[in-house]
Amino acid sequence: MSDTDSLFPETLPPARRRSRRPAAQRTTLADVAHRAGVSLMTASRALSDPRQVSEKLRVKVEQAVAELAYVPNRAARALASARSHAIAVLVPSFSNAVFTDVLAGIQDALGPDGYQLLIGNTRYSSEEEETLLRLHLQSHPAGILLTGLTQNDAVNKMLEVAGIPVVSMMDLSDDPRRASVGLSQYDAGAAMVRHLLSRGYRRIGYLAAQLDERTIKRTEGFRAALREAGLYDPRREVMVPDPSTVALGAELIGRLLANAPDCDAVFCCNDDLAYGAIYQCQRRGIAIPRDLAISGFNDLPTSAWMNPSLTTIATPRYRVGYEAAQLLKRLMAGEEPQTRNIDLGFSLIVREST
Amino acid sequence: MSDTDSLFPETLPPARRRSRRPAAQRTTLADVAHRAGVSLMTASRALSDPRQVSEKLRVKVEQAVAELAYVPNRAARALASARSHAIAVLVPSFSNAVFTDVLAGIQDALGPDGYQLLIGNTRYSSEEEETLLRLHLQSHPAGILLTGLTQNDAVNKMLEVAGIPVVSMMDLSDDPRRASVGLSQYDAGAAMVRHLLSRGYRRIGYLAAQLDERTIKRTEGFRAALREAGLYDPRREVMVPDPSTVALGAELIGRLLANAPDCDAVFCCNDDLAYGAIYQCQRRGIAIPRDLAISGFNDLPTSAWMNPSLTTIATPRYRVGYEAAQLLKRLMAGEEPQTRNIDLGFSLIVREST
DNA sequence: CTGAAAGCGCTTACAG
DNA sequence: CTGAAAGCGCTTACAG
Repeated sequence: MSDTDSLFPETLPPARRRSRRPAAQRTTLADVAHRAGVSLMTASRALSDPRQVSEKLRVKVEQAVAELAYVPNRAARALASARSHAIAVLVPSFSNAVFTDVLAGIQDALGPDGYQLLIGNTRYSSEEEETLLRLHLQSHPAGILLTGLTQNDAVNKMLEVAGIPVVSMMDLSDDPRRASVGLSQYDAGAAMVRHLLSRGYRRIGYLAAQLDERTIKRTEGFRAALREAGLYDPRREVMVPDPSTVALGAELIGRLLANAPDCDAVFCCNDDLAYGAIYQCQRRGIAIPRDLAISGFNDLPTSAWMNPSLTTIATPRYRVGYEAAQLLKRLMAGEEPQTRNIDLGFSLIVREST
Repeated sequence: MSDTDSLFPETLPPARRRSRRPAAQRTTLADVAHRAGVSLMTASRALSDPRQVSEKLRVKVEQAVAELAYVPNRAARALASARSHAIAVLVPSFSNAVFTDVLAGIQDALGPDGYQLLIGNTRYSSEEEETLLRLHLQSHPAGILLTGLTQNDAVNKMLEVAGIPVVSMMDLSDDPRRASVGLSQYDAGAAMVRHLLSRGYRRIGYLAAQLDERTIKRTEGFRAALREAGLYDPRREVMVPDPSTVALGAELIGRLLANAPDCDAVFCCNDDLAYGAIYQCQRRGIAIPRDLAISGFNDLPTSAWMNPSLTTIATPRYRVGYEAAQLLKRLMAGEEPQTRNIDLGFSLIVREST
């Protein structure tokens, strides 16, 4: 991005110009004030802090607002007050249920306060993350909620220059400058391996997709726990950068079993992959868990209901969103919380598939 | 909402006041112009329409932008130009894969043009829809993408007053004033019934949740097709307003079979419900489709892979989002498309479950 | 291709 | 509790 052409594109279709519709002006606060018979100032205060205005005038203003169907101009407000009610939220996916739960938590924590959420889907691309952040930074948000700890240099630079509170979600930062709310992906990966080992499985395979930062950490946890048991074998890993889907899980289990037919268990880096793996095994007459144990990660709603039900790691993603938003609120208010990195943990859910 | 207190809440924590940080001013276009040794005007044009500026000056401005890490102030731009690059998008759910696909289509259609998407999740609540629209209208978006045709009176009023192009998604409008891109939910519901009838099923049950406008239309299609065949029996319907989940599907199939144990097929108003119904039947030893046929609606990714695979109606939701965005672009450009209501159809996908 | 002036619709201090 | 003035950071015509 060295070319300013694309930095702040203004390639919109020619809009209606002001001069072409001199009559159809929007109704402004001045119109409201005029109609209510009060000054602009009083009208402004009646809306932004009603307690500063006498009951009588407030009612007049409210009536005028209703009669004129007045809509405040957020741009003018933001410009004059030098602050905004916007919060930028960047997640890597909308189709991954993990992040829709995170968003729900954020919405519940922030919605009641009247914040405008600027939600962006980065599609697991640091370039799209950069583009979206650049775009939303133009709205001068009061705070930023990011997914993961590692951003590209341009993003880190923008964040630093902006000087706006930031909280990272779904992972735990060890950098005191970056606040975070999440869980140890590494520990969670290792925990699943220990469960499989405790069940007696010894030839444990691994299926992973997307290979984002958090998946890599789970992978490291998987490897460390197996190495610790002296059972790590790279032939049992199938890892591809493609987006996780049920279909991909079906394909990857096929590849794994072709490479290492003697696997007695498979840890899938997320539930979608595990669903595909299980369905594919069923098609091939491989009984789960008798012939092969399969486990997932995240505990999506289907996991408890499918047959066999899926052993998995439950991640507190709704709470991650909720608590990250709460932490961000504190930071935006200028507080300095003792804990800027909140570990919400995870839980192993043992079901029929292992 | 008769109280202005809550109309435009300003309940934010006390922000840093301008006077408290006189030095740490944001860098403005004037700073950029100064550094580049050009006038404010030239700097402005270099960013918004580089062709209007000589190569030499443009490069200077670009350098200054980079050196100062300048971020344009969207509020100032919006205020001065009386238009915004924002588009408000309201969907009823993030957890329903249908709408994340719709959002992906919108993102692909609009992203390249540099629009800022103001995405809101109404949670199937017309009150939340109203609140979100009121909020986003303050940003004076250039266009609005809505889910469904029916909004509450306040929303319709706001839409009318705003005079901004609007496109409804996922359904088809018969009101020429409301543009729409979607499919006939009624026809799709009826199509599934005809399929089941053609397979020889005669005692067809129905499971529905959420009961939003589109579900109701599918229900009407279901009923009409059965009445036409002389086979409609209200005892075979189980409908609840709760959100659709796999767990709910498992519960509702239990209720249906308790009420009407002789059903030979069940049409679920969406795939999630169907998954739950199938898993529950498997637990009870009910063979599908031998003992009971089950079908869904939407064709989510799992439907093709589960065992048995699910007969369902595929809806073109990605394309709905994409085409709705395209139509909106035309409307925003002031064009008057011949077709303001685009039927993208649906397709019956017959699989193992029926 | 470049520039000086006016103004977008609000809020912020500062007075009263 | 209420008000007149200034200004937020840009873009829009209008000139040259």
